[in-house]
Amino acid sequence: MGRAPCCEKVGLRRGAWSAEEDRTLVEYIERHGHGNWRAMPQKAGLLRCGKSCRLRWTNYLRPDIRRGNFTTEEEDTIISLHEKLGNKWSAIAASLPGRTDNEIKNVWHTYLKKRMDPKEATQASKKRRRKKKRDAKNESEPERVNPQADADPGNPRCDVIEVSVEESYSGFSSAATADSSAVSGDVTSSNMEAREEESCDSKEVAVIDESFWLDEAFSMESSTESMTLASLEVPSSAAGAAVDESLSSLSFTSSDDMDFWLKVFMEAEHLEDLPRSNPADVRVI
DNA sequence: AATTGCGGCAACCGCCTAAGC
DNA sequence: GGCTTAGGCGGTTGCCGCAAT
Repeated sequence: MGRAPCCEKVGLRRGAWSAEEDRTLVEYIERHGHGNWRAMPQKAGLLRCGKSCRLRWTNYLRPDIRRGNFTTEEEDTIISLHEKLGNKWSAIAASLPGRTDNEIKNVWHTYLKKRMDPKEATQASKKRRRKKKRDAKNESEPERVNPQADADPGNPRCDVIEVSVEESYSGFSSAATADSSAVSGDVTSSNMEAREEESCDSKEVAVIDESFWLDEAFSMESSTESMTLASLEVPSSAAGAAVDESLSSLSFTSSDDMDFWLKVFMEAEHLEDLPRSNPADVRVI
């Protein structure tokens, strides 16, 4: 059983804030302070969740917020702090007076990440668009499933390594950085669960026809680019951060990376005796 | 001119943690 | 020490405007 919602949501407004609501919120806080956020909206006469009010205030209405474009210095600060701290947006925001964690997060995802790694950012964007498109059509995830695993539900290949491309970068490639574990290599249990749902728990029936293999997503371009990662030799020290002790507890996910991993599996087909207990021994070259 | 794709930003969701009881 | 709750955080999504076709 989950936690009770932070507030009674029935009858509360959601979505964009109106100018009137903003005014009400600002006036109330200027007069009384926010005090208890949960109780505040009622006192202020706002049909909003306390959490929503807090977010609106801290991210938008607070008087000390700097708006407008980030300066080059600010961007550099974000980049260097992100290298050290990872996705600790609030910590990064603490070093940038007037900037909010949400804003920094957005700037990172929209500008800076691209600057750091244009390919990865583009893929993430494409991935998002495709999902959006699917949602619009009310379609299911494109069926890029390992045909072997599909043929045999008990096939251990469904229990393989869960390392998205992004995690591969942070967990493996960036292992050399001082604090690699802090750099998004910390795959939380909730993340793992969510991704497991996406992948192996998915009850979708895969139907792969010839057109799939001709799909541009499986073209050499994407696969060679990805194979850079596939070629990683995973050192035991680095593997620890991103890869669990047991391969069997892990799974590849992210549908858009599926083509890549599928390719890897195909390439690694001969590795029937893939070591299950020591990921450090895994070499897919 | 209409449609489609994309980028940017605000807001929401769910989880975690610390404080209070 | 255990439970409950508010606040905080990071990830994700939805909406809107602009650009490309």
